[in-house]
Amino acid sequence: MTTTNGQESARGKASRGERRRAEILQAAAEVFVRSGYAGATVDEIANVAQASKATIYSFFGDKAALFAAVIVERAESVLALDLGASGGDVEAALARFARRYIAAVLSPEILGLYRLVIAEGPRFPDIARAFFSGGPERIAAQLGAQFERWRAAGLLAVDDPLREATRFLETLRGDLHLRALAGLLSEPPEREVALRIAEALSRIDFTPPGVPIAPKPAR
Amino acid sequence: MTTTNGQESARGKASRGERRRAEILQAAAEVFVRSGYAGATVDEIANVAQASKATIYSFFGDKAALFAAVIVERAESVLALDLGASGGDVEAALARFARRYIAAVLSPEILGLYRLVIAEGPRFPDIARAFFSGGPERIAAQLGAQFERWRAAGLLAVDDPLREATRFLETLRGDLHLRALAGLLSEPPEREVALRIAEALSRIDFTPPGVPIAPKPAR
DNA sequence: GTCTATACAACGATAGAC
DNA sequence: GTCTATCGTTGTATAGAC
Repeated sequence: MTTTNGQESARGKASRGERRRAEILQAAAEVFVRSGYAGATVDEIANVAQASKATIYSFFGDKAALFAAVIVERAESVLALDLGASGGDVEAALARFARRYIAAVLSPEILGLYRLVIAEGPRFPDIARAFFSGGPERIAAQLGAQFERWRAAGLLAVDDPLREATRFLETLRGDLHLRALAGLLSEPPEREVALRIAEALSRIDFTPPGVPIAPKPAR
Repeated sequence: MTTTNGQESARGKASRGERRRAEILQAAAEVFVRSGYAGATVDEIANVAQASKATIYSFFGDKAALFAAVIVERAESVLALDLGASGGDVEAALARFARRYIAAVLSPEILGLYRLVIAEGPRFPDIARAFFSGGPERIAAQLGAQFERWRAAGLLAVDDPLREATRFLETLRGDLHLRALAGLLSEPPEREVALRIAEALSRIDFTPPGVPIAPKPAR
């Protein structure tokens, strides 16, 4: 419990209100992830944010709106995985992306978000939809677009890029994701992660350059 | 399997206490699924069960123990899918099982259980473990045992039966399960369900009868 | 704008009558 | 065993001082 408010008077750029709002949002995310929506209290969020309840309510109106802000803003920022360099070896690039994806999806922060969305989805349908379209579905769309570029370059044989991207990601998650969500995994099991990456890659048809489509087994 | 306790009264029927307990458990399941653990109130459970709070507390001690009883007893009873007739056409039997499995896993009752376990898993690790070993893992084990029997009969070519059973089930669930958990699916989309069953079956190696193991193209 | 203090309802859990 | 009535606590949300 250190009084850290000291010398932040310098910047007027991101207005004080903006920074306060961000701090509250960060504290709320922490507490919601730890205690769930109903289990979290605005008192605790206020303590963590070193703010008062009145300030929080003046920013967000009520607890539900604060929750919505946490989920929506997190979905957009945290799941931003770029696909890395697209040139060169397609399989290697895809393997690197796969590893980053699994690490992200099994990280405590993202697992916490998923838990909140799953737990409260039926009671906050708009929030669940916003989370999925801003997070997981956006990633699938990005990967699908990359698949399409690779296909156009003759590096990949895919039929429906978005569909195959979705299948690729779900093969990576598989059973691991569910067990991690339930808290049964202390940390990502390296051996199984490697196995899943290999399996997901094995289902991708890497057409060799120069042999665009026809699967003709020479020799 | 029913829960007829061994050396009970000659009157034969489940004692009044047993019935009351079951009623309370049923009501608690309903309310927990609807409102989550922290959001559910013992008052509401008492109303639904048409009992008083004092009765509930005399049976279960406190709210957490009631929650544990709900999850554990449900995991064992609800996910009891028998594998059906094992004789005859293996692929057809597996397809029938697959359809029942998807219907069960996407049913509102089981989705509600999963939501509770995922939401509260980090705070109730013992309950999460009990749910998984009594539910999903038991199903995988049963299917794995069936795979092994089929393999021994020369009807199936599997390497690691439990592993392949687990993969089979996770291919069936895939992306659908996650979206259903978040409440984004009103009802199981028949077209996609059929597609998933076909895909899961296509990854199974049905060795034709009379050609047990060796992949040798005679003739 | 941000705080302290508080209003008011609802929570989990229990005591005591029957 | 099961009920009614109630305890003390804690929840969300707000009013008023600075």
